[in-house]
Amino acid sequence: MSRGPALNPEQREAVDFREGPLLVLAGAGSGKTRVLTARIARLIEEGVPPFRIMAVTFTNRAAGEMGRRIEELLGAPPTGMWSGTFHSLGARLLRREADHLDRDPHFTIYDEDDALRAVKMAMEESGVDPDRWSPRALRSRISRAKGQLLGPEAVGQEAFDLLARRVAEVYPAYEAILRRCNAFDFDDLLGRPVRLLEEEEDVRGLYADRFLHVLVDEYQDTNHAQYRMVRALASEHSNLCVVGDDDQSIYGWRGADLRNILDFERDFPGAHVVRLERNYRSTEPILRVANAVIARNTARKPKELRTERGAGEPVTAVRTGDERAEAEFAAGEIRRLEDRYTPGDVAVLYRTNAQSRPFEEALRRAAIPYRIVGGVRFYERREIRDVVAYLQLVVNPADEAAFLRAVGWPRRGVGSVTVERLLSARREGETLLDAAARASSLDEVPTAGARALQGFAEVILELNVLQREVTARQVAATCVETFGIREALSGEEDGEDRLANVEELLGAVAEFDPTGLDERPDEAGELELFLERVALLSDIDRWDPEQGSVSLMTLHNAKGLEFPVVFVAGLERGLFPLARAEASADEYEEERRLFYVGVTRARDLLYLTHADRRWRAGSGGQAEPSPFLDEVPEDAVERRRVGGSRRGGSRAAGVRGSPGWRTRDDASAASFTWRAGGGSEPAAIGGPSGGGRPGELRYDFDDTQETLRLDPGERVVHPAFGEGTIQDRSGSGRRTKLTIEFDESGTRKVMAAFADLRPA
DNA sequence: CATACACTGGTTTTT
DNA sequence: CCAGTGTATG
Repeated sequence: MSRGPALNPEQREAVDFREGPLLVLAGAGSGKTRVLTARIARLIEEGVPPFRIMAVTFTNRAAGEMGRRIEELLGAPPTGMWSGTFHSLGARLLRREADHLDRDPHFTIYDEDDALRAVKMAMEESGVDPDRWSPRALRSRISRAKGQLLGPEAVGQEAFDLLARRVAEVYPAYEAILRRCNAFDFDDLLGRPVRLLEEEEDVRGLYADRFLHVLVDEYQDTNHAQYRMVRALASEHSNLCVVGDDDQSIYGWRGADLRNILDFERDFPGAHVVRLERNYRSTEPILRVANAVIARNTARKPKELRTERGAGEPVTAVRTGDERAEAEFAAGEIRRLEDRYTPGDVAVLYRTNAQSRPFEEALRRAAIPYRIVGGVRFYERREIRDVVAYLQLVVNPADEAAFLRAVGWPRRGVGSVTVERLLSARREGETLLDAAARASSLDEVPTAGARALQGFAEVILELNVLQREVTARQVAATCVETFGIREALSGEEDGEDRLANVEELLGAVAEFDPTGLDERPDEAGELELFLERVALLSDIDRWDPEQGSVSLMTLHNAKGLEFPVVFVAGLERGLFPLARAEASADEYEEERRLFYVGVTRARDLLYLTHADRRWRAGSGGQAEPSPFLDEVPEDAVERRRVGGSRRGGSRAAGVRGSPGWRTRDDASAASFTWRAGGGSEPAAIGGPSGGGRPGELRYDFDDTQETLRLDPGERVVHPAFGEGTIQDRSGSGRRTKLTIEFDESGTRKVMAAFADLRPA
């Protein structure tokens, strides 16, 4: 094993340590992935069979990469090693041990959408009013409880507040629904394995005995269930190696418990600790920023990253006029850097997915290729979810979420009333699908609907049988054909795109190769494994770094990645850190860690950008710089004011009477004490029509529009559709709609408040 | 009984 | 901004 640069002494120590628990505190960019892969490769070299190793990573992508690197080191892939996320490994264990469970091995994995649907059903069944109690709040509480391994009984005993009492009512009903649907939610993929491992001695024996070595990456982001899973798996051999960095814990909101890493030495007595603080990734100014910022957190183990790369260009902090100018700046900068970096070297990181839009537009205008990670995920698109529902139903006829989705689309004359009747007519213990199959004999169900239901159910049940003999591709193609999905789509808006997505899905099914996903040579259906993969696939798993495109993603998705050039955008109070985090010290520190994660993604160049004004959720507003920007050491950063009167000149010129964000690119750039410029006066209150609820201050249109009367006949420029003439106007205030005849793209209706029109 | 449109409300991050 | 729900219409 001699490939790659030599390991430094600490890394070597982490690789070579044997016998007992090992905690590797690995700072950002300190080579922890190298350590993990080298350690596994070494174990295999020493004679540990790969199937006796479990490696848990934060994403399936990371697992795949790890496997490839190990193969490079050893010349052979670590066949048989269990590697993947906690969730996928949990699912694997559950399928193997299905006979210990109240599910059959063809269970469906419910995503958040399905789970929420189940919660709504549970609320109905337990008589909790969805108008009074938010299903999402209940879902979130249930998920939280499951993450702590608290069952319905335990929650019932601690139901102190009103919401908790509703949780105690809904939770058991929710569990019953999952059981009768033969489904597990994400939390079950952790909690149920734990239960098996802790309560069934033969299961524990099997796995704890088998895994001589258990390795866990990103340990700082594990929750209680994951901790218990690890503990159970390592209970026999105690060769548990966890790698993590308390400064990069960013999933507290999802139940991650920092105590797991902070208390490791107490939980696993005799643990050896190795600290990796040499950073091989970033230049010195970037690390200075990172160190200074994270040092403000109180809940952490003190440490400091030291660069092994030396000096570099200062970090650039940029203030722009609005989010559009922010994006224009980034696009311009990427262009300017073209001789040194390719678009594939660049990442734009933001706090919320909604921030991607201006960057997409600016990059498109600048003809720079980009890829978005996340946002509306492929498998969450409506048409994809619908087709997948058919497949789920074919594999698992008990799946009610899938049934309800599939039966409603394409339209077949079965509406909410028919479904409602079916729901109430079905017999105890009978699946919805079976009830549908005999719908004609049910008096309650309307005749037309009954016939449709029956036809639908019969085909599904037929496919359920057929499925065992044909390929997944054939099943999927048959569904699309038989249920008229193409026809339905061709009549829809965006039908072309949606159809293309469905074709892509069919392609993915066809290409799907389940090899190595499971060891069961038996009836582990190909389709079933495909669906499992779909359910557990994360955004970042689908990201292809070799694309030569700028990567746009949330800071959360960027964890574990690195880029030569990084933009951290939207550094404004209320956005990053998010407003709600300001009230709680814990959440505030988590936001700061998230910022730290963003900063430490950068190898060479780092830009920190923010805007003076930002359009948020339909209403605009002044934005203040993020307090995090004040924590950046002056001698590592160069502060710039961009946009001002330069680009978007027409915009700035169109501004009328709004001292708040008059361009002032002079002295203020240096000091960074810009508050809201001229003061607190909002751009325009009330608006031309005085629209808005009474007693409520309301910002109106974008400034430029104040110079437009928006009367029919007026010539305007739309950012996407180009020049056009206003034909008609309806509504008032923020709800003003315009009919515009565009010179090139025909007549369209647009919302004036969102169209960002400019005078022609 | 299904469908089309208006309205309301909520909105962070994700396996 | 969007989705999910409620109401008017066919």
